[in-house]
Formats: sequence, C-alpha cells, structure tokens
Amino acid sequence: MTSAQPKVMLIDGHSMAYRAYYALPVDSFATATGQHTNAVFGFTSMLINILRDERPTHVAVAFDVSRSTFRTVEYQDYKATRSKSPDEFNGQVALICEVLDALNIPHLSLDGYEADDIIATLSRQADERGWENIIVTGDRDSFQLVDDNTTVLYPVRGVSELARMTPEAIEAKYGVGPQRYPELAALVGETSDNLPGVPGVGVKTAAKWLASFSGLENLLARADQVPGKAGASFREHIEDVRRNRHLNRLVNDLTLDLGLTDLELHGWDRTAVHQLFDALEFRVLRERLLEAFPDDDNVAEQSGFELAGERLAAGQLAGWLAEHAHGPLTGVDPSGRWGSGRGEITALALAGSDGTACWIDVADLDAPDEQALAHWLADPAYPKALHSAKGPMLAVWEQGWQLNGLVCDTELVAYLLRPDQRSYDLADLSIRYLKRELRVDSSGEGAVGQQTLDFGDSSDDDESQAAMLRARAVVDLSTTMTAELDSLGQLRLLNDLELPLQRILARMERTGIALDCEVLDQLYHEFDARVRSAEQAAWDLVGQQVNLGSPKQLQAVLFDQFDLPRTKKIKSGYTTDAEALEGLYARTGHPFLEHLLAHRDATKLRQAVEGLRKSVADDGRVHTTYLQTIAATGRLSSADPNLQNIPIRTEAGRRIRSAFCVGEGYEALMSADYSQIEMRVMADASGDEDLIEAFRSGVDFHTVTASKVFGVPADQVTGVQRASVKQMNYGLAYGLSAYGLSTRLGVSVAEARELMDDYFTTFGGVRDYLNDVVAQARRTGFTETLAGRRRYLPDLISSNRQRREMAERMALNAPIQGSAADIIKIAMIGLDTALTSSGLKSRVLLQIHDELVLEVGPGEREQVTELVREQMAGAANLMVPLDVSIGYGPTWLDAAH
DNA sequence: CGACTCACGTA
DNA sequence: CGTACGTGAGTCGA
Repeated sequence: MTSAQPKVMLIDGHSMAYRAYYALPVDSFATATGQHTNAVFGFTSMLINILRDERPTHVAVAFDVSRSTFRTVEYQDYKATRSKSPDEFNGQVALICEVLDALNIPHLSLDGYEADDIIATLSRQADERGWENIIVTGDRDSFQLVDDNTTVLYPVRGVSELARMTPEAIEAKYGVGPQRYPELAALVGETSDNLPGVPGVGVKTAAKWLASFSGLENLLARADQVPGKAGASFREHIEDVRRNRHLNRLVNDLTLDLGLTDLELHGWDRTAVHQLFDALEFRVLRERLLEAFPDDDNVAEQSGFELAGERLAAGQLAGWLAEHAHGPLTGVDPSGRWGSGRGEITALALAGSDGTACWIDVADLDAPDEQALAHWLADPAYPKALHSAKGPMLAVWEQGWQLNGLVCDTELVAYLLRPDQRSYDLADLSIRYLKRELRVDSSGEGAVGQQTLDFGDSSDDDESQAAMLRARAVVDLSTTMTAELDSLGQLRLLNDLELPLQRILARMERTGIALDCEVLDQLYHEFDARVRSAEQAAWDLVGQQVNLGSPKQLQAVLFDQFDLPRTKKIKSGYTTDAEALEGLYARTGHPFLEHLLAHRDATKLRQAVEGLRKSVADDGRVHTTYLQTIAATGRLSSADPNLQNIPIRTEAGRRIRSAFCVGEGYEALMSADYSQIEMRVMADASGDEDLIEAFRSGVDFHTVTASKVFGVPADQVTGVQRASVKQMNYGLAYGLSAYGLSTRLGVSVAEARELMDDYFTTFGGVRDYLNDVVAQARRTGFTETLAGRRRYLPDLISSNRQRREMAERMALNAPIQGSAADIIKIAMIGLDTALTSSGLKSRVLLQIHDELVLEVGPGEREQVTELVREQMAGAANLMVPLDVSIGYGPTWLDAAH
C-alpha cells in the first residue's frame, strides 16, 4: 500500500455532471420508476474510467452550493446568462453524491464559493507537498492551476473523452502558458460566465499582446501603447478586463472541512454500491466497476475467512464424516450442473460446526466412502445447510441418493429478508451479513495451501478451496441470517413454507409434464401456415418484403409509407403494439393492420409451440425450473421453459394446452384453481361486510358487486355495468387510477372517477383498507402478507412523485398478491403431505399462481378431487370461503373448466 | 457478442 | 397514468 507516490484527483462535480447531462439523451436514461439518470450515469462512467486509468491515491469531488457566490455579489451579472438548470438535472446531483458515498469518495462544497475555488485550494495544498495532482473539470478557469505537477483533464466531447491539459498543451492551444491563461481569458472574455471581453480581440491577438507586453499587468499599465483598432477597443473596455481578471482568479486559501489526508481512497462499500446500482439500474457500470477494481484491490478492507480444510483422497471421506459432520450444522457446497429436473454432482465441499472443512471429487469416492456419504446425506439427524439447494437436490436424487435434514437454505433466507434483490450471491451475503469478504485470510493459521500441495494441480486447489470457503460461509450465514429472520418473527416462513416447498418444487421439476409431440407438430404447421399467409398478404400491400417483426421497419411502413396517424410515443419513435394497432385499425380500416396483427398473433403462437417442442426431454416430458427467490411479492416464477404463460385467452392459443397430456401409467390430468383468490384476500383483509357478503352469496361475484354498486337487483345488472365493475374489481389491487380505469372502459376520466366513487361508497371498508395498507407501509417501511412475508418499500417516502406513487401501488398489491401466493404454497405443502400419507400415486405437476395441475393415478380421481379441494380450500381460514374449481381430462385443455 | 428495447404471453 | 413475471426477435455499440 506504500508503493505509489500520492496522486490527488480533484473533480468539479457540477461541471462534469452538467457535461454528462448534455452529452447523453435524457430520455434514454431513466429507471423503471421514472428517475432520470443520464447525468449520474455519465458522471459515474467518467469516474470509473479515470479512477481506472489514472489510479489516484486521493480523490475529492467539489460541488457548487448555490448560484450565489462572492463573484455574483461583486458582479451581479456573473453567469447571469446561464439558464436555470433543468428539473431533470437537479435531482441527479444528490444521486451522484450517493454514488460517491458508496464509493467512499469525499465530496465537499463551501457556501459562497465555487467548486473551482475548492479545487484550487486543494491543488495548492497538494503542490506544497509535492504531490502530483489531476483536476477534472469542464471549466477553463482551472487552466491557471496547471503546472508541471498539476494537469487538467478537460472534456472534449461528452464526458468520455478528456484532453490532458499540460502546460505544453495549453501553450499550444492558446499561445500562452497556464499562468497567463486567465489573463488571456480576461481579454477574450468568457461567454459561459457572462464575462464579456474586449470586442474584436480573440485568442490570437490576446496572446500576441500578452507576449509582447510580458503579461496583463504591463499591458494594463501601458494600455496607451497598444496599437491599432483593437488597441482602441481595449482602452474602451479596460474596466471589463480588470473585472474579468478579478473574477476569474481562483481562491486557493479556503478553510475546508477536509484536508488532503482525508481524501485517501480506502475502497468502496460493496453493499452500498450494489444497492445503489440496483436502484439506478446501472448494470453495465457495475460490471465495469467490478472489472476495473477486482475484489481485493480497492474494496473496503474487510477480513476474510479462516479456513482449516483439506482435500480428501479416496477412502478418507467416511472417516471425515464420522469425525466432523455430526455437529449442529454442516455446510454443504456441491459442484456440478443441474437444471430441467436433472443434475450431476462432481464434487462436494463440507464445512463442519467444529470449524473444519473438506473437499472431495465425487470420482475419488470409493465404495465405503460413497456409502457413508449417501447415508449421511439421507439421514435427517444430521442438519445441513446449503445455498440454493433445489438444483443440488435434483443432482443428489439423480445420483440415487437422498438429501434430508436440510434445515437451512441461505438463498431462501436472504430472499425472505430482502425479497426484492436481483440475485443472492453468496459473496454479497457474506459482506452484508457477516461483514467478511468471501476469501481466505492468508494470515490465518491452518490455511488450506499447505495441505493440498501434494496434489499439485493449482486450479483444482483453487476450486476446492473456493468450495470449502463457500461451505464455511453457508454455515456462518445460516446462523446469522436465521437469527435475524427469527428476530423479525419470520422463521416460520422458512421452516413451514419455503423449505418444505423447495423439495416439492424439486420433485415437480423432476417429474415434468408429458407433451404430445404430434399435437405440437400439427399446431406448428397450422400456425406456420397462418404466419406465411399473413406475411404474404402484408408484403403484397407494402410492395416489398419488410420484416414484420422489426418495430423499426414497421414504423417506416405505417407512418411513412402509409402515413397512418401517429400512435403513442416511445423511445424509438411510435409504438406498434397490438393495442395501438387495433386502435389504428378501428380508425382507418387499413388492411395492412389486419394482416400485421394476424401475423403477430400467429408468430407468437408458432414461437410458443416451437419453444415447447424444443424443450421436450428424452422422457417425452418438459421439466421447467421454478424460481423461488425472484418475485418480490412471494410468487414463484417458471423458466426454461416458462410454463406459467401458456396461452389461454384466445381459442387458437388455448389449443396449445391440448398438447399437455397425461403420461404413461396415469389416468388423466386434473386442474384445480382458486376463483378470485385476490379479491377474496382483499375481502378478508378489509373486513368489508358487503364484499364478504358478496362472496358468501354464491352469486357470480362481478354481478353481485355490480348490483351493490349500482343499487339494482342482481338479475337486472347490465352487461356494461358488470364489465365496468369487473375492471374495477381487478384493478383495485393494482392501484388503479381513474385515468387507467377510463382508458380500459373507454369512458371519460370523469365517468371513471364517478364509478370509483360509487364503488368506494358501496365498499367503504375496501377503501379504508387500501388507504391503511399504504399508510402503515409508509410508517413501517414494509408491507406484510397473511403469512408474515414482508416487502420493503423505501420509496414510499421518496420526494420524487413518480417513485413514490409507484411504491404506493406496489404497497397496495404486495400484500394481496403475496397472501394469495402464501395460500397456494400452503395448499401445495398440505396436498403433498395428504397425497403421500394416503399412499396415492397422483402428483402435482405444475403451479400457475392460482392453479395446480396434477397427474392422477388410475382410480384415484374421487379421492384426489376430495383431497385437492380440502387442502386448497383449507389452506387459509378467511372470512370468505376459498372457492376451488376442479376439472379433469386427458389434456390440460380438457381439464380446464 | 452481449445488453438493451419492444412486444406479448400468463396470473 | 394497474401489479408480478419470462421469452424471443431485432437492434446497436457509453
């Protein structure tokens, strides 16, 4: 750490942020919540680049406090021509400060002075110590600071390209050296600061004068000797020149809160960076930051792990297990591959409660070892912890082993603690919850290195060491994070919900669902024919073979060639989404639109079929992967392939479900779904008497709510009334606005508002509940579901209206969607137990948020129907019944009801 | 080549 | 200017 000479970097924050703001299109840089980030992005990008390229040891960023400084006091027109900075820019300075905080880079400002003065002061201090210093600014006044020791990086284009302004560079560009530069600027003037110079005098003349008179002082003193017309002009404006020189002189003796030594870089706060970059949606920048500053280089100094571990050879594992794996918790870190219901373990690291660890290549297991391992893995009496256990569980099963006694999955715990993260990387968790880097402290005793020398292969050593380290971290994290979860009263969510569910999901993935390839093939050809004919018809109208899948080409055809009315604006022009095209078609009746929509529809279906066809495994079944830690509300998601978005709304799309069929040895598929589960959750949570009664009445829900809202008997509710209230019912849990409702109903905002008012007058309890949910979340910072699942929404108190309102809608939705997710998870666990204990062959195959699809064994229909109804309806005890409808048939389509 | 946008499927 | 997701094609190069 003592290697380099100190090198100070001083950045003018406002100047660079402003450059960034104008260099990057503001519309292209905004988060999902609408926060503009172009200036933050550009600034951060520039910062990463210069930190990487210049490798300073000390850094500070200076900001202007306000527009009023000693300069504006002395000359009230100073910078007066600058327009007020745009609103989109203003909020971004605070975000830049957050970035700097996360990077542990000090930022400072001083009332009455500009950033340049702060920089001049620090630069002088650096010069006095003989430290090299680099100034990054778009303000040319700083050129006066340049000398052999001090360089200015001046943005030439945007903020990505910086010119290195050395004394020579300044001399070459302006014909004067750095000391004379402000004298030259005083003569020429500075438009951006609203400092007019001498009319008719440019850089060339000014430089010539300064040279021949040996500086501004002499020039002013001998003003009468300046020749020519320019000389006369100079004499007329001599006071302006004096004023300019006075104002552009930087103050270099300020008293600052921070001294040079406070500017030393001591690494960034990894957690804060991840959180902030997540919020700003800076994916690429995060990568660049990580790449530029790998872990041990510049990250805040944190201790690592002490690791006493050994790489085992054949025949050693049984003994190790007997000696070390009987503690209260053993961490397991498997290596291998898994997915699509299958897997393979290639190596295993174990970390015992006694602090020891071991690693073994599965290929090195001899027979007694393998038996001991299989026994240890299967025995629930040996508590185990893994990070992300579902995949490894599949691999363990594939190996013919069992995995029992899994008492903790650190990924699941991390998800329950903070459900809105993009990923739950073990290294990040280690920093956050253990305050330790996921690395071995080499100073520690019992380092792995010595014991593995015999094996020679250093990449293997790295691998085994890393795996043992992870296993060790999992043990420590289990303890810490479980304690935190417990202190929040959420431990049951782990033990009674997510952990048992994980095993069920693994089994569902392993089982898969049978697909009839002949049906898929037929559907494919049918949809393909539709695609082709629609495409040909569309091309005939256009006159050439445009790519109908390219929004860009479509825009050209629709709005240029056919000159159709413009649709809603998007980043890259005008939208061509289905809704907008339908609208265009309704207005213009242009036949191209018809073909285009038909093409879209058919392409989507063809692609859905093709995707399924490609994912059918050798066993004739598709094995999706359920993601248990993705959805912030507590829902599952399904990927590779996604079986939770198989079409159902259109007749043609629905037919894809007929390819999902019952497999060998089973009688039929059964589909069981909750009706209006989210509305029922809301009825229960709000306690609204009328809504509860609506559900208890057993009459069609939307009809009965409409009858209450409009005050007419249920049998007199019109189709329009029912449809309006149905939209309202569905929209409630999403934070629907009057505007949103009006566009969906095709009525005026006033009419929509009237409907909402009528609705809330009728169901006052619902209104109060929705208000309460947001108010409480604002107080506590989180929402909570029936089962106690939390979602944190810090933006509820954001000063940014868009962010705040987005958070409010999330707060409305999270307890409702999340409680429904809790309920079906409970049902799945109950049903699994019930099916197993009844000795039935029937099994659950799919979960689609409010629906379960089962494969029913021969002769089990009645019994399974009974169990499914019982477990699903009984999963929660609400003030309204949980209605379950069940269908049965050879395919998923037939099983619909 | 990879990241992003657009569009669109589900609950 | 209604929530929660995943996928695929096109596009583009901070």
